[in-house]
Amino acid sequence: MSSAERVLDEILARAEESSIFTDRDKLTPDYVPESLPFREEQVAKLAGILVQVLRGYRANNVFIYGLTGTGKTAVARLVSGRISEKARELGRPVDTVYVNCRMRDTEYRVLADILEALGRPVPFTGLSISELESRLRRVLEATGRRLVIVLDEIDYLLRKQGDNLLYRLTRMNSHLQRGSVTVVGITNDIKLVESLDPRVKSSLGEEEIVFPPYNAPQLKRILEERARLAFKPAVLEEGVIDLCAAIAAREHGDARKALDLLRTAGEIAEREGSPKVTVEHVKKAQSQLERDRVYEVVSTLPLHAKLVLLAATRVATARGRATTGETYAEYTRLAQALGLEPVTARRATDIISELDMLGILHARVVSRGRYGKTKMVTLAADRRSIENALRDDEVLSRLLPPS
DNA sequence: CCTCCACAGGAAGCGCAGGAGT
DNA sequence: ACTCCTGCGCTTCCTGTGGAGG
Repeated sequence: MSSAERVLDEILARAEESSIFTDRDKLTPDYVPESLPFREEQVAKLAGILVQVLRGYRANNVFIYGLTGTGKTAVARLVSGRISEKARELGRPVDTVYVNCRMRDTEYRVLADILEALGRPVPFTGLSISELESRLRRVLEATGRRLVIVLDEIDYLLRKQGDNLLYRLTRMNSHLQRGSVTVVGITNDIKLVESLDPRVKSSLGEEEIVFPPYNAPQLKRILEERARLAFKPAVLEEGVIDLCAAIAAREHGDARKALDLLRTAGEIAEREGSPKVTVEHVKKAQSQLERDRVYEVVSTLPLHAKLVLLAATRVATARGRATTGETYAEYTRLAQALGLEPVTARRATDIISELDMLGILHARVVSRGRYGKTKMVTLAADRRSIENALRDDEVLSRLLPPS
């Protein structure tokens, strides 16, 4: 089934009465649960910092980091949500804004979102960045409001636009007579933050909160809690939650992954018309998620990366593994067959390393003595999933027989 | 112990596209 | 409209290297 069909399927499945779910959305990544098990410490710390705005002071900037699926977003949303509720209750001039920098990955869009949250919407284009910035300053100055800006997945913004906006936001306070700005930055890429301008780094890092990965028993508790909200009673077979937790624990304790597995397993069970979600459904869910991931990664690869991947796949299938030299030779043949000028071997080795980092190939450097040093390449993903994704490329489809 | 294979992977630079500043 | 700048994909040139075979 293509991913388009699957999406359609999913939507239509929700139209009819479900035999499995009571509320499937409780398992989606953007649901913010009311309680966050094993994150009491982080919630308390963040709340302790941000509560200053309710007392009429500027709160310190906060920098939050941890791997994917460790609850960073959920904690930030929960705390900032409660802060603004409390502010309304007490009639305090406080605003909180949540911006996901992956979706809003330019300075303009981030500032536009902030202004919109303050009730000062701006056109989606046409103004300069500095105009938006001075509008923001004027609003804060005029109303004396204390603003908390949560910038989630801030690494996307940094990669694309640099740290300019961050620098100006954190510095804005020194120009304000009234009101204030607090920035809560969330990231899972610590390396990127190391490369920040030291001034930004020190002002954003006034406070730091670390989110460690969950272990298997913790994931289990989290899943059990969510399952109670999402599934009809007793539809989960023995061992289903344990398996989801175990798989996700193996992948650096990623709670999102665990929830994805459980939700997808439920969806598969529903589609099959099964009255129960079984361990088998979880296994199917795992391979479906893996297929989707491979497709997503492979189909967005540039042409020559796809060709190198195809070459490596062919050699590895024929011989069990492939060296850089073998892969490059095969790649050159493929490129020429398509009338393309091949990239150099130097570039090809980089492409192989990139494919390794994407988790599509394994590339291990080995020395074979007399026979030189090379990278041994094997497939890190299912061969058919890879070929499937490659076949969808217009140029490459001629090289692959239809399935 | 030394050699020397078959690459790994660093450094520098080039052409290009796209965005910012003027 | 124009320059200037930057990042990206890539090439060219290069030095480095683990260990089987001599």
